[in-house]
Amino acid sequence: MGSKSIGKTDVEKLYTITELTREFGISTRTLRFYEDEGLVHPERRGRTRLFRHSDRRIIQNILRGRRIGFTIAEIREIILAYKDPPGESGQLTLMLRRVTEKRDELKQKRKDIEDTITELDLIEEQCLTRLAEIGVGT
Amino acid sequence: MGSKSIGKTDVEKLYTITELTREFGISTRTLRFYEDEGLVHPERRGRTRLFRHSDRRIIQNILRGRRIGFTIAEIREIILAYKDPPGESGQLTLMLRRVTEKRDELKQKRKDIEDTITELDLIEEQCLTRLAEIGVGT
DNA sequence: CATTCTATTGACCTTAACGTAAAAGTCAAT
DNA sequence: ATTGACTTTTACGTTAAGGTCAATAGAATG
Repeated sequence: MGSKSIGKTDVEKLYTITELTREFGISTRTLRFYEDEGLVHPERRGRTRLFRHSDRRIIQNILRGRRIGFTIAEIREIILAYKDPPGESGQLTLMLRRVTEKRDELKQKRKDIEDTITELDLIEEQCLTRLAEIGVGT
Repeated sequence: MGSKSIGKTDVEKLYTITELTREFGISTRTLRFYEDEGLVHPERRGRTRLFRHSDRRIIQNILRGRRIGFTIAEIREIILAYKDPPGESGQLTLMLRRVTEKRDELKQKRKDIEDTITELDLIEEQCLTRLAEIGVGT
């Protein structure tokens, strides 16, 4: 009801494709690809695409998923699950299993990352030690 | 000097390729690929490959790197950095920069993972709520 | 020795996620 | 009306990390 309500009468800011490519450091090809994949749904003014805030948020989600190694299919699955969780009981329990699966996978990944960070720390230490030796020797 | 010393006289256990594929759930093609890439260096008895403990450990490292989305090139880089850190000062500071880069990348990834886990928790909650509603309704 | 596994090499094949190039349309500014 | 920046569609190209298949070679076991 206030000035922050999002109704049909609001003038929502629309983004052009290059605005978004610049903001996120991706190519136009990538955004068109995501549209082909049904992940974003920009309006059209003539033929040109105009992206909404919701698309922008979805893109952020896609990029996050991409960073942690999810495929487009997996990312789509999560986005859909978030948007409209299934109504039928069987589908719901199935989704619960999938969620548990994914979460376990992510926890393993987190552990792998932490172990690798530790290893990098070790490498760093070795480098610093060597550098100190060399520094002393010269 | 004790029975745990690893000297030339030790009888080290050697692994055949299928032993390793079974242990790690990967294919022989994958192991040969890793050899072509210079990551493992099995001995040969005739033409058959025989892997040592060190190779086995390297394979574990490769798989860990793979899980967190590293490319073979990146994995190789880390393995080499661990095996023989460079001796020259310039190379050392360069490597220190690369280490910092990688670590930052991993920290971002860890954050992404944690955010995604939170999102999965939310989806799970929604599913459980819906299930409870349905359960009540029937 | 014959059979039966298992391994090896070499070659081409596959998939995801875009890259890249071509040809053409849009629109504001000069 | 031309330039220049941006956009579109179409379509073939690329890369990493193996998959798959065929032909061959050892190794082991009855």
